[in-house]
Amino acid sequence: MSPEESRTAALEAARGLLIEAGPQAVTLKAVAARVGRTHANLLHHFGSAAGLQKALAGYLAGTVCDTIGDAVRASRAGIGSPREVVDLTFDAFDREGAGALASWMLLTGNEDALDPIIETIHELVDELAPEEADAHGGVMLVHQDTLALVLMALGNALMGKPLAKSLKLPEDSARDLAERMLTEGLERNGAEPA
Amino acid sequence: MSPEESRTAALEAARGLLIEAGPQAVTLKAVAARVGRTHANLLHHFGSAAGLQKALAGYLAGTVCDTIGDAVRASRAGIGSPREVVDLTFDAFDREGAGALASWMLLTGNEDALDPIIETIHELVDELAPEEADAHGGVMLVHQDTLALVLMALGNALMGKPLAKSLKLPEDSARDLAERMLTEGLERNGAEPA
DNA sequence: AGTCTTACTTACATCAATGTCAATAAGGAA
DNA sequence: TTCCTTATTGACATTGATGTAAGTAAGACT
Repeated sequence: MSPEESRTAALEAARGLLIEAGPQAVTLKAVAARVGRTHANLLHHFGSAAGLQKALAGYLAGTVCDTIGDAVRASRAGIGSPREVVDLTFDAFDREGAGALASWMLLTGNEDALDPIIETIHELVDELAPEEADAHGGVMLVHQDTLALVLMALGNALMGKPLAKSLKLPEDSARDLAERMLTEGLERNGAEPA
Repeated sequence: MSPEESRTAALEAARGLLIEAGPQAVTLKAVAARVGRTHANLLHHFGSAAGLQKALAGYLAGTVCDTIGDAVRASRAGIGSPREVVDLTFDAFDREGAGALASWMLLTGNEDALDPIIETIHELVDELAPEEADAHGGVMLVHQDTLALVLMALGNALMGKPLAKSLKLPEDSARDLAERMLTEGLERNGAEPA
C-alpha cells in the first residue's frame, strides 16, 4: 500500500472511531486495529500520536469543507434556502465529527489543530455573504449570523439531543431556530429572501 | 478534617483544575496535590475516579444553578433585561466550567453525569417563562429560545474566542447575538419588553 | 546481481492514571 | 483505659497509551 493510501485509510478509520465512540477512542492501537496494522505502523506514518491527531483535524476540516462547499456551490443559482445552509452546517458538526473533534482539541488545550477547521469555516462565510452588503458594513452582520450558526451547530452536536429532550422539544428544534435566526438576519441585512 | 469538608475541598480543587487546565487535568493525583493529600485519599472519599467525576458534575450543577438562580431571583421585580440573562448564562458556561464539564462528559460517553446539569437548566427555564404565555402554547417558544441560548453559550464557551477572532468580530459578539435573539423571541411571544 | 529505501512488524521500554492493601494515627464511645 | 471507626498514607499491582529499536520483506534504481 502506498504511503498516501495508508494515511487516508488510517484517517478514515480514525474518523469512524471518533464519530462512533468519541475522541477518547481514537488511540493508536484502536485505529491500527481498524485498518489491520500495528500501532507502530501508525507511528511510522504520522510520527506520533499528536501527529495523527493533527492530520485528523486537517482531514476532517477538508472533508467537512468539501461537503458543505460543494453543496452550496451546486445549489448556487439562488444560493439555496437558509434551511439548506443550516442543515449542511448542523450535519457537518453532528455526523461528520467536526464538533467532537473541535471540542476535543479545545478541551485538551491543542488549539493549533483547530486552525484548519476555523479557516475553512471562514472561507465558507466569505462565500455565503451577499456581495452587495460588502460595501456598507453588512458583512459584519452576516459574519455575526454565521457565528451564531456555527456556535449553535457545535452546541447542538454536543448537547442538543439530551437538552431538547429535557425541554420536551422535538429533537431538531435547534435547526428550526437557526433557520429562523438566519432568515431574520439576512432580511435585516437587505438580502432578498430566497 | 471532616469527610464533608474533605469532599468539598476536593471538589473545589477539581473545579479549579477543570477551568484552568481542562478536563484532562482533573486526575486523582492532580486534585489530591492541590488539596495536600494523596490520590489514595480521594479514592477513599469518592470510591473511584468516576465517583469523583460524578460528584464534580453534581457540584458544578449546584453552584451554577445557585449562581444563576440567585441572580435571577434577586432582580426579579422586572426579571431583569434579556442581556442580564444572557450574561449570566454565558458566564456560567465560560467561567464556571459547566461547558467544559458538559462536553467532557458527553465526549467520554458519560451522559448520566449530565443529568443534574440539564435538570437545573430546566428549572431555570420554567422560572424564566412568562406565565401568561403558558395558556396558548407560548411556553414552547420560550423553551426554544432558551434552547438556543444554552446551545450558543455552550458553543461560545468552547469555540467562541478563536472563532470570533477568525471572523474578525469582537470577542463577545455571541452575547450580542444571543441578546438580540432572546429579545426578538420574547417580543414574538407577547412578553412586554423589559 | 547488489544496494537502498521504506512499509511493516515484533518485542521491549516508559509513563501516567487507576486501583488495592496493609499499616498508622486519631477521635469518639463503651 | 480499651475498642472501634475512619481519615490518611505509602508501597505495590495493573492497565493502557505511547514511544523506541532492531529486524524483515519487498520494490526501485544502478
